[in-house]
Amino acid sequence: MHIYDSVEKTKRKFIPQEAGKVSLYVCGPTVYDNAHLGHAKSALVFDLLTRVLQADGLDVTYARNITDIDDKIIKKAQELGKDIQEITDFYTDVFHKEMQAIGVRPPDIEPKATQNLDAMQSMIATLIENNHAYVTEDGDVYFDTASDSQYLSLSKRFQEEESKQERIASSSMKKNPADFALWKSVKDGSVSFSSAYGAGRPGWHLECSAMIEKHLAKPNTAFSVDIHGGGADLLFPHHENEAAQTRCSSNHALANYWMHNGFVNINGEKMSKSLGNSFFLKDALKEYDGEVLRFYLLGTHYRSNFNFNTQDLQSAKKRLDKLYRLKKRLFGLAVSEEKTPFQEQLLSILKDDLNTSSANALIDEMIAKTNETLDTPGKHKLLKRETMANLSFIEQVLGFGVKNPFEYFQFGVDAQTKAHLEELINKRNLAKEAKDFAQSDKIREEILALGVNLMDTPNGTFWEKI
RNA sequence: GGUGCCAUCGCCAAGUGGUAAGGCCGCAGCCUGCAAAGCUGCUAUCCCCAGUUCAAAUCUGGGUGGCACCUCCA
Repeated sequence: MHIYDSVEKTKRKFIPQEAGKVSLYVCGPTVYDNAHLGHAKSALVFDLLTRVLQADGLDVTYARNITDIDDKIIKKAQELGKDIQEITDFYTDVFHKEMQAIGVRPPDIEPKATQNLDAMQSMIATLIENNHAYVTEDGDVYFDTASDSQYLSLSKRFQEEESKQERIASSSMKKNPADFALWKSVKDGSVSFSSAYGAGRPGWHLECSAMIEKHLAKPNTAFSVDIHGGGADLLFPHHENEAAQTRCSSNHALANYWMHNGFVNINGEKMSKSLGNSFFLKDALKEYDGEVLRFYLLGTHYRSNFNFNTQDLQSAKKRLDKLYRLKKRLFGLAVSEEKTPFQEQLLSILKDDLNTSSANALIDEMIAKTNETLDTPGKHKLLKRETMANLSFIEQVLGFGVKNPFEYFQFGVDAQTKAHLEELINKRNLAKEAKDFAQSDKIREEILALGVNLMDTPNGTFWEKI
């Protein structure tokens, strides 16, 4: 396995700290709103990573957190007049369902910030003890960036300029504008937790470091985790600060490999909360099968920026359709698990920093070759068995083609329409048998007007929602 | 202003020193009652200029044009 390390800025051979085992931590969502395509992209990338590592025989422990305490959540709760937990439970549930819809498997560990305050407080205590953090008169606790000689080594920035660039009126209590909060005191009686420094809430960056130490890190290792992942925008300041906290409170560095996925843009613009141009997963899932979204979002290399548009989505769907048509063709055959050269090739392509684009090319070539042979006379028993094995491998590693192929082509068609279609198809087949082609073509036009394509095959007439 | 990324066929997109994958669209053909699907064939020298090299889309320098981070963000 080779992974592009976004801190070293080079592709590195992946060597886990403990032979055969991988620990992976990815920054998860703050649950106060619906997930958008960017959340989907990030979750998909690391879902794929775990699948590839597992296919390569590694035992992966994957943790992705849920941030369920945050100013934005509190704000939302206040706006809606609801309890915080009502908000976070609701959006956590939505997130889980949407992830399932796009084939993202649940992480092994999904720690919540509210359930790990003990770990955060003990990390704060250690940082203060080590003189890497200080308490202000207000009861805030800040990380002392000047105390960490390696601060900014991750994002490779320069301290002086950062200070100059400070745009927010800095708290007079901070020693240095770059210092960031580990604990923010709360005095107005809103949501808070008790601590040795008074009531307050944990800082944004602390949560990840603390939960990694608690759930993934092992004693006497050079790094807390093998791989740390997240969106490209998290490198600074989030990951920089996480790394500082961990290195200054423990005897190991945070991560051996850093992976950052590129962004999903809409019409060439970054999708973001402040720009208000988010494309929510829940809306996309109304119009497209979750697997189409998965296929589309994974079609481009994970590090590249991704420009979302419906034309490209359609073209991705057509590509996935071909995989499903082959599945239709082989429907009902026994699943095979045998090893084939194709699988080795596919895995080796994916092991090269998740080259999904090349993987798709290989799959398309396999599909075309298989179809070509199936078009010739013969039983093709061996080919069929190998193809079944290949398709199963594609499902397992890439999560493509996991559905019933007939149902896949019926996405968004209700039961009533299905019954109507069956009726029309029967009528058309009768007309065809009677060689009344004018009538059968007329019915086909009628069906096409419903957005449904017909295909006459030796095994009968099938329909597909376009 | 600082830091970094990117620029490959009409569109999407691999390839990062050895002579341009794949998909969508398009055209032609096979198959089909006709279609659809499937298959076959056809379609780019890689933003510009200079350099290094036997050899460059791939390295170096200089342009031009996009984008991101530096503020909550996946």
